[in-house]
Amino acid sequence: MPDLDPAQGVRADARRNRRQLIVATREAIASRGLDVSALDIATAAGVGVGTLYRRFGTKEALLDSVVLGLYDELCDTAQVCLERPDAWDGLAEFVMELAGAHRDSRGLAEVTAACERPPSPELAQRTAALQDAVARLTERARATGALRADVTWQDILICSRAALDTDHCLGVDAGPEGWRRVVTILLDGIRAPGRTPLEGPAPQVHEAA
Amino acid sequence: MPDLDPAQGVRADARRNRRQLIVATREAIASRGLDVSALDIATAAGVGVGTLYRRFGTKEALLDSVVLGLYDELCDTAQVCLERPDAWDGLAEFVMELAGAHRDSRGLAEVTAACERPPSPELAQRTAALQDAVARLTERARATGALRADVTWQDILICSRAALDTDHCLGVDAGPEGWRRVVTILLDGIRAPGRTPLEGPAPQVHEAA
DNA sequence: CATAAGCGGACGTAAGTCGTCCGATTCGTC
DNA sequence: GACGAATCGGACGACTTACGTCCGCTTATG
Repeated sequence: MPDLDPAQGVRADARRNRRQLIVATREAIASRGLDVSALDIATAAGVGVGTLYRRFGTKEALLDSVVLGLYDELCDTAQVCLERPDAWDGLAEFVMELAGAHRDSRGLAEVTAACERPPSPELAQRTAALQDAVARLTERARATGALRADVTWQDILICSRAALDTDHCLGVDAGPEGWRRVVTILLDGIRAPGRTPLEGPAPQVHEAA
Repeated sequence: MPDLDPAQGVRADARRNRRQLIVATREAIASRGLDVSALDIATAAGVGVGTLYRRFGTKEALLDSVVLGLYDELCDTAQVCLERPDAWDGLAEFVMELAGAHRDSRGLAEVTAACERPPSPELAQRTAALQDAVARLTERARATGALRADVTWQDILICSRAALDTDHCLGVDAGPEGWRRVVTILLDGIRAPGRTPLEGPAPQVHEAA
């Protein structure tokens, strides 16, 4: 299992190939999800499969690395939204961004939906950070009275997946930006005052197995 | 290509196997989508693959037959909702039912999302009937002032897919009935008065290629 | 220019799928 | 109850796709 640390004294072409593989993987899982073949990734990166395995040891390791990068970007977005002066605007922006990120990368959507297999410690840490950020965004908005009372921060997370598969339905075409209409409708639905009481248990944080 | 008409004088065991295959297919595509293997279907039905091909000629033909049945049920539901005395209640009930049908059968969700390949004439006819029913449900609700002005019947269809993939997000578990919360929030979002103007073009009916 | 690091992609292996075919079985009639 | 035709089950051949390894060739670097 060769170099797993990109900063070491590897040859320049090796470093370049590593970067190209990461870029290609990001694009591949965005459009086709986590089930891309190693050959597809390597071809898109302009290298052979051997190079992929030489640089990352495993296809899994490469995917994990890329997904972690996406999570880090989400954490950054959350911080930006927390600094917005208006609480509701911050929450609404984050929901739109998270929904967009889910749509932009099918692979990311597959990972955030995973519940069974234990994620890597790094992913678990980012997940906890994101949960915390969303909880804060939600409480801030609730404190200003902008959020309906029976919506929890867990609902917010769940709702940010609602625009994932809303491009077509029964011959209707939502258009490339149609998902934003869905998110806008959802945001109107979670604004105070809530009209239809939300029934059933609120979403729960998954217990570690 | 043997009997494609179930009513003819086929042997009793043949008729029974045909029914079992349809039931098994319905369950298989519900949980695993349209990519079930013929072997899986046949095994679940308690028959051999040969029987599947003998009864339906093609795996496609079997799937089409089952999907058509699901569409017919949706048409029935739409009629029931159109007969509800309260226009808003009828619309809300249909949205919840359609969202539930999508969730209950992954295969159905895959078909209603299809936009490229031309559906069979039978499916196209049901699709048109459903579009018409939703348009009527929507206009009825709008006439009573219950629906916000900028929501179209196309939006209604698109929104009925929003609860498809909302079971988990970043470690949060929506629970088995959690999708209903999402639909409820959406319904509140499309009720009059709309607050955030819906931007961008409304969803369009797909033109035949 | 010498040499070690790195590269590409053919390859062996293992799944999984489709639709066919034929010997064995069962239904339905006489 | 027995016979023939209809039906059945599942082994089978032919593909396709994917993973990760291995080795002869290439290229960066001192």
